[in-house]
Amino acid sequence: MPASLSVHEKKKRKRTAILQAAVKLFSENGFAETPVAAIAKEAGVSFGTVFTYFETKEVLFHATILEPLEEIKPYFYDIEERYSGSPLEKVKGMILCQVELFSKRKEYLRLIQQVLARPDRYPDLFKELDDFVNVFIDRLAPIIIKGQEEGVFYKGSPALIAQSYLSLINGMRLTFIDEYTNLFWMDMKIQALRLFGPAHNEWEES
Amino acid sequence: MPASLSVHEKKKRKRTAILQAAVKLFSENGFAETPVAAIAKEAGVSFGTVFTYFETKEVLFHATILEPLEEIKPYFYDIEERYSGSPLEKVKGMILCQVELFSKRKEYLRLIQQVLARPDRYPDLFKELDDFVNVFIDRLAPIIIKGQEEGVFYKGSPALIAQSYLSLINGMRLTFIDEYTNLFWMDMKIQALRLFGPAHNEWEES
Amino acid sequence: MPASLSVHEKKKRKRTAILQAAVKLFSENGFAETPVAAIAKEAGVSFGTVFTYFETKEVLFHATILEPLEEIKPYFYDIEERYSGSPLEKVKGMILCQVELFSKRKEYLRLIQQVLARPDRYPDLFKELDDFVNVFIDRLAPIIIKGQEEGVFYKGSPALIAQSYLSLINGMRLTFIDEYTNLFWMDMKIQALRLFGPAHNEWEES
Amino acid sequence: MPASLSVHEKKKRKRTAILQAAVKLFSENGFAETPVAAIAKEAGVSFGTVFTYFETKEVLFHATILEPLEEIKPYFYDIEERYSGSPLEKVKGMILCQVELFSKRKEYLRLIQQVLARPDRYPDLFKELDDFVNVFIDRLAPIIIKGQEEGVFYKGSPALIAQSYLSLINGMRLTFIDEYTNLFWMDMKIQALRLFGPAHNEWEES
DNA sequence: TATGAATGAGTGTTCATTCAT
DNA sequence: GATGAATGAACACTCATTCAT
Repeated sequence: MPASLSVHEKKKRKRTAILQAAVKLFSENGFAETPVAAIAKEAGVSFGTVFTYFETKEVLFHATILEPLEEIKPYFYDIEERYSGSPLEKVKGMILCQVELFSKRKEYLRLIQQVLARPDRYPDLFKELDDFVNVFIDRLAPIIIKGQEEGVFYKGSPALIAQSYLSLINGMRLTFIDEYTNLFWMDMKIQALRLFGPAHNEWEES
Repeated sequence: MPASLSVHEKKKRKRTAILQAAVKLFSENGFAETPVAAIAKEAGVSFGTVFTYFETKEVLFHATILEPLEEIKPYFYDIEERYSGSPLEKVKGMILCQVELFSKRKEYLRLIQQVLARPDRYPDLFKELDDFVNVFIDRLAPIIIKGQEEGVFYKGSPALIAQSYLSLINGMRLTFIDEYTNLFWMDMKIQALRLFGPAHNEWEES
Repeated sequence: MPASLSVHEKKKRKRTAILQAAVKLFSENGFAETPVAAIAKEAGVSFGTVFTYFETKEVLFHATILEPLEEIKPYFYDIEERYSGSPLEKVKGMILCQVELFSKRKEYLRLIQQVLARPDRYPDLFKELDDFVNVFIDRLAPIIIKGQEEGVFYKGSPALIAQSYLSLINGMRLTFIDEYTNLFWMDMKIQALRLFGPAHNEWEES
Repeated sequence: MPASLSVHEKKKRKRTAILQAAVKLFSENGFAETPVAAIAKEAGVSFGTVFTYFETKEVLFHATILEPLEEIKPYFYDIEERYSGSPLEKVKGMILCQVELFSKRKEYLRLIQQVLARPDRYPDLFKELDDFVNVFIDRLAPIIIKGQEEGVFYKGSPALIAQSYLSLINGMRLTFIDEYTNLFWMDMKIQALRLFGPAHNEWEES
């Protein structure tokens, strides 16, 4: 079994190597300024091999956006299931998890920003991301509403609160240098939470 | 004077036309995907003329970042002078003004994002923007501190609060579609203010 | 016999399938614009299998020219044996047969034209075809001469008459669209015959 | 005047040089097997300059077909005007002129054959050539009919006679090696004339 | 023998920059 | 100063051939 599987495994591994190299280089240099040859080199495969796995450079870019998006979706879609407790606790848990996520996946966030910055250039990808945002907002809204009813969250459109939260996360990765400490990220989580409701500097105790 | 000046004026006007065209196209299509020929066409000048005013494409890009930055600096540097009243009122005034500013200059914000996204590609420009941020934080900090002493702002590092505010502004232009209404921007201002201190939904009354 | 032969048969059949696919695609798209992968697909075999039967693409092209040529040779070489009667009747029979042949094998004629159009590119193949033409002329010449002596053919170099006849056949497949009717081909046969001698519009009665 | 004109003249000359180089190389090596770099070299210009004058390789190919076609049209369209005398004399004059033409422009005929051999690949060009043929046939038909009435031409569809004539011309350049003598071409003219009507070996005397 | 992934040379096209007019 | 033709480096993509399985 291991021998027979290894053929298929090797292929998968090569594809993954290319994809990871692409994520790295596209995020560092942008789509237009990343030659396919550089990706091949980074991935340790020959130039032509890239096109064995991805029809065009554009298709490869799509894959670098969409495949990680699937991994990330659960953290944004399954809010009720993943995060427990009161609305406040749920949102706290969510922010904890998501900021953590993006503090680690800076590369991926840079990729997303390239798409968000040019909707007309990447209409399909933009739509995917837009849909993602809208589903997230729909899922988060009931929790915000419950929190508003409990008086722990600000009044106002839940969609707006959710969007400002996403903006903050997106902007964070743009504005901040990589080497920020855990302490810094903790503080940013507090700031994120403050978009939902007041105070919350008691987080440290949690 | 009018005759001799008009020659100089004409030159200036041509340079300005090129610069504005560059801002528009660089922000829409990115630096790498904007041919100089397209800028010339958009500006209504001949291809070669672009190089009369800007030595290289790179120099032109620098100008599109740095020249508007100078226009914008007063709104971020002269906080004490421009915005009056209590610390809360000052920050309110500042947010009002700055969100207004960027809601209109989406193009310029997109340019900035290109630089922020690739510090290694544009080290000089990045340094300029980083300096800009740091000066802004230094100027804003005393006001935040005073507000904290008055109990209207959250406790915590003023730098952090300032940075989260900039992140939100930056992220807004990434996440939001252009057609948002004034109402939307008003709401975002409230959210921005909530990064400084609680509540503040009394803004509508101001 | 059936079992052991069937292995050999299968091989043969695969080789034939590849060859036919190659004739079709080379004639439609030209040698340079026909990828080996397309031939494999058309033939219903895997990509690598093509190279099992034909060392290189060039070798395959040679086979598509030379193997059908062998089939065709009898119709051009064995004039005395195949076509009977007076010189005029022999030539009539020959034209009937050959025009028929090429009206059906347009694909093959297109292949030949590719070689004829580029003697330097395909020197070996060109030589084969040139030899073919020369043998045909040598075989046809005595019949033309006899016809000239009988006064039914034009005077003049038999080689020239033969060559003009081949030119007409070749040109026909270039100039004419595929869907021509039988009536059309009949008329072309008359025109071909007129290169040999006058009148002959009595063909319809034969 | 010469100085100011020379700018425009130089451009024209460069364009012509590229076009002629393209005619030469496309006809020798075929469209697909002629790199643009080779054309540039042959024309004595740099690689990029080719694209200054012709947007794409395909456009250049179109020009190599269509521009000489315009030069050739008069010889095929203005039959009544160019060739005088009886129908027989007109056709004789026409053949003389046209065979002469193509005996010299073998390169161009090879280009045309590439288009005729692949109607689906070059639909626009094919249509142009098809239109050309049809106009020629329409113009020639009345003369053939008059000749038929005079009893010097064969009876039968004028279109068919015209087409067989074009086929012969086209096939000639395919089948014949370049070095043929004037004598040879003279003989071919006689053969061409025999597609119209009988005998005519009195041509030598004309 | 059959397969199809791996390779890298080859090519059309773009475009920043130069420079003669 | 203004123009736009000339240049050639850079790059995406194709595809014949090889070869491990």
